[in-house]
Amino acid sequence: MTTTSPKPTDAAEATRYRPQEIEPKWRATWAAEQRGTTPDHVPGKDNYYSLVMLPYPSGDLHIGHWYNYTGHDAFSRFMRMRGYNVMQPIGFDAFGLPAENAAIKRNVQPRDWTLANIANMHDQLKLMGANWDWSREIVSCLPDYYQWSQWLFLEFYKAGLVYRTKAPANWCPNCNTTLANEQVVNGRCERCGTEVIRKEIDQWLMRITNYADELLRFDGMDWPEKTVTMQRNWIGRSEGAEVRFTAEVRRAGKKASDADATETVEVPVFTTRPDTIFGVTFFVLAPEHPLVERITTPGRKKAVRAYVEAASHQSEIERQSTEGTKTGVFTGGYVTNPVSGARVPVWVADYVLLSYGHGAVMGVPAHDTRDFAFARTYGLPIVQVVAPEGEEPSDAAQWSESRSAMGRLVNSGAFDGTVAAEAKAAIIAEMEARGIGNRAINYRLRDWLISRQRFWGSPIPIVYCPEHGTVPVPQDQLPVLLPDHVDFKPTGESPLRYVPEFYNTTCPICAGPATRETDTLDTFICSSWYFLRYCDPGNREAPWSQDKVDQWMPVDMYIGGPEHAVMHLLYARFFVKALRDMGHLTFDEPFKRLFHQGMVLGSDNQKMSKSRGNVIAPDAVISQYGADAVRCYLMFMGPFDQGGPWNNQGVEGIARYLNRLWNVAIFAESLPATAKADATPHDITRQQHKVIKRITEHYAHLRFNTALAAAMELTNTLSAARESGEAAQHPTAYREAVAALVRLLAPLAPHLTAELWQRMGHTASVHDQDWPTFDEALTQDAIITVPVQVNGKLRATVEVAADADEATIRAVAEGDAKVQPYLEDKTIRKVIYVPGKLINFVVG
RNA sequence: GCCGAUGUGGCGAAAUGGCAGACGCGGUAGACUCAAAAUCUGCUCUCCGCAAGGGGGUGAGGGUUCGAGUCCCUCCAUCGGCACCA
Repeated sequence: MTTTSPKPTDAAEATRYRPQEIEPKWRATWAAEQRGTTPDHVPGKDNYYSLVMLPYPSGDLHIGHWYNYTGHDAFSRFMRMRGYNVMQPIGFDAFGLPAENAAIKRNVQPRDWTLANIANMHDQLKLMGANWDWSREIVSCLPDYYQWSQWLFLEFYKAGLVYRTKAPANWCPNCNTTLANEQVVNGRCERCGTEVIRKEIDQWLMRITNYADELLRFDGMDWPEKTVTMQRNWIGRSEGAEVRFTAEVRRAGKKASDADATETVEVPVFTTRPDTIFGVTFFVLAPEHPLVERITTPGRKKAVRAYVEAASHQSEIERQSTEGTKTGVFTGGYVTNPVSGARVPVWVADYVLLSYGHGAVMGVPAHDTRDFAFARTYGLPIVQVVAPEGEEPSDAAQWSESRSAMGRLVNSGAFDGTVAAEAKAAIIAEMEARGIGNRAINYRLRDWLISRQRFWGSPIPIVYCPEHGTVPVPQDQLPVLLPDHVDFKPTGESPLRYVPEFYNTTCPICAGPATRETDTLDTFICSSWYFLRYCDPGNREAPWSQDKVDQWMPVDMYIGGPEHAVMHLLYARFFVKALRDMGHLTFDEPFKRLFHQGMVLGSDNQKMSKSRGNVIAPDAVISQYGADAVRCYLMFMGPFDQGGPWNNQGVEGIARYLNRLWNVAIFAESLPATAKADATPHDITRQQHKVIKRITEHYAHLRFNTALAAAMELTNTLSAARESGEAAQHPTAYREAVAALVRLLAPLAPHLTAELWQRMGHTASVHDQDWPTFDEALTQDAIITVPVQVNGKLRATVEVAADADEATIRAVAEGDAKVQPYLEDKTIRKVIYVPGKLINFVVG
């Protein structure tokens, strides 16, 4: 049966909360007054730089963006109301592979695809009601931005922090491009998941390793401990020694039959355990080690070449799958241990990586688990050289596993009996004296590969001249523009190679014919300095002016996902340190405080993905419940750094809450406006001050879930006061509590609170109000409830005046009828009294 | 294998070493209504009990303490990250 519902004619209906009407109205108002625009300086206010990781313009704003940006917006608005001049910029990290994939797939230009996505995301971002400063927007794929990425590349080049070299690179056969080591995830391409293979290729790198030691310091930085640990592990500093073994190898280009066919070369190796040098029973080279070919004896050549060949075809994933079993092959060659003089066989094994240390390992099977497994597999000798204090050396050949415990040296010639820790220093000293080795520090961190054989990135401003070689483009000739229309063929070479008007150019030095570099820059370059450009986005003379950067940097709060804990956050730190040393910046670290938001999961508690069908599209939920409800629900879900599963009923609950809040606030309009204030503070007022205190602390720590819970408590108190008639008797207390509540929720529900504040008769926006303050005295109740324990077990609660002293409370507690039975016939041995908390009788 | 995090009602979760489960969802009973929606009110960890009241309870087991979800040790489970780093 269908009936026509009556038109809303009564007063209640006319004042209903209708987010669909008020939200667009306020967004239009804010856009018209350019509310988010932040001046560089406001007299009497400190600047506060509140940064959020800029999005990649994939085309759709997903619920994860909403989560991230709502927390950032709420925190920024909170800081603004606390009196800071808050900069809250937004932009787009717009270069990258997806645009190129789209171009190949749909025959569109990456530029058109990207700009269309940005336009779409502008609309979606504006739906959030966030207080972005659109006047500072940056789009990294536009020439007025990437011109300065190129300029910075040249600064790094001049400073000797950029170099080009041919070396093995990670190569993704699907994307036809190289990847930084940091971009390889479990041996697979981070973007497409294809297994990565190794390939020799010319490429540009940045010397981030020059800053390894300084990047290990985090003095005075308010960062999650977990992220600091991850960066430390990523840099992976280890102290030890470089030991130069010697080998007789065939001279390059000579045949074995030649008279002067051989020469002695040094083979350096890094070890963290120089104290075990006398326990070396074999030596291992990485399959890619340059000496492998020359050290291999003619009889072993076939076997070694086959092994090296197989290893080069193996991806890291395949190397991993042989977990536990070590493979390798004997080269027939030997090296001499420079300390002990022992001659040991040289093997090639893929458990040794060329990229770490010197690509070689001195095999000490007795005291290293991997060396032990290798020695067992191939029947190599195992010699104990360290014995724990007070323990006799034993036959290592009989051991079932290696022993890494420290102790005193044995079987180590002149060093026998030396404590291992001292032996390390003593052996290093002897090696340095004899010129056969030295103390050394090794890092896991490698230089940053910044070349991409792609179109959709900033061109690298380098020209190759037959006469003058590699020539940087003069900085006043920037930008090197990306051509507008190109063909996309995944050939393995950048499409720029096939655009003659780009590729063919003239040498900046001699004006003769030359060619351009066709590789483009890693997009992590763009995101390593965008926070500097926000400070001075319109500057046409320089990437930024010193003056403007000094007004804002370093960033006070940086919010973004934990997936960027290492790469982006390490690169940005490196950029700032290098630019400081070049004289472009005056500070050491870009981000003072860092916060990682959690992840929104599907209602099935799983990561959202199209294949699971558990993806929540924000737009539909927003049109149903409004942006404020979605914002509040996301922040109420759980701790901001934890995320949690999406639940449709949860949004409904929050929508109901906002409606209740609305009704509680609107009710104030019906109260007499001229009422006198209460002579003594009403309970509503005490609750108000308590909640202001709590919410203020919660916001400061980005604990939005508990902030909202506290706001709900105050709302419930007001609602009860309305129902009971208390509100009518104390209209001033009620009205003031409502006014506080509306301001407290302004960061989380900006539209709703703006509307309510205006209805309360204010002409200035709620978002321009000062943050509510509290009176500490009013956060205390006049009567407090004190739990009474006997032997730690709760037996009663008693009500006493808040200022009652211990003796009074003890007397009341002891006299309580519920407590009495537990104290009868017992001796009170001890009384624990925690003021304001509890009283505990210890009886026996 | 190594490193890190997390385990609390039917669910999301609260809790500076001090009344475990705030706040919300769901459930349930009721008010209003011809009825429904919306709104409002009560109850909702569990067991025993008509009740008053009492017992148990924060992954498992130990420990420190007057007192432990919280601190320490061992173990189990789940989720992340890294992975032959010499």
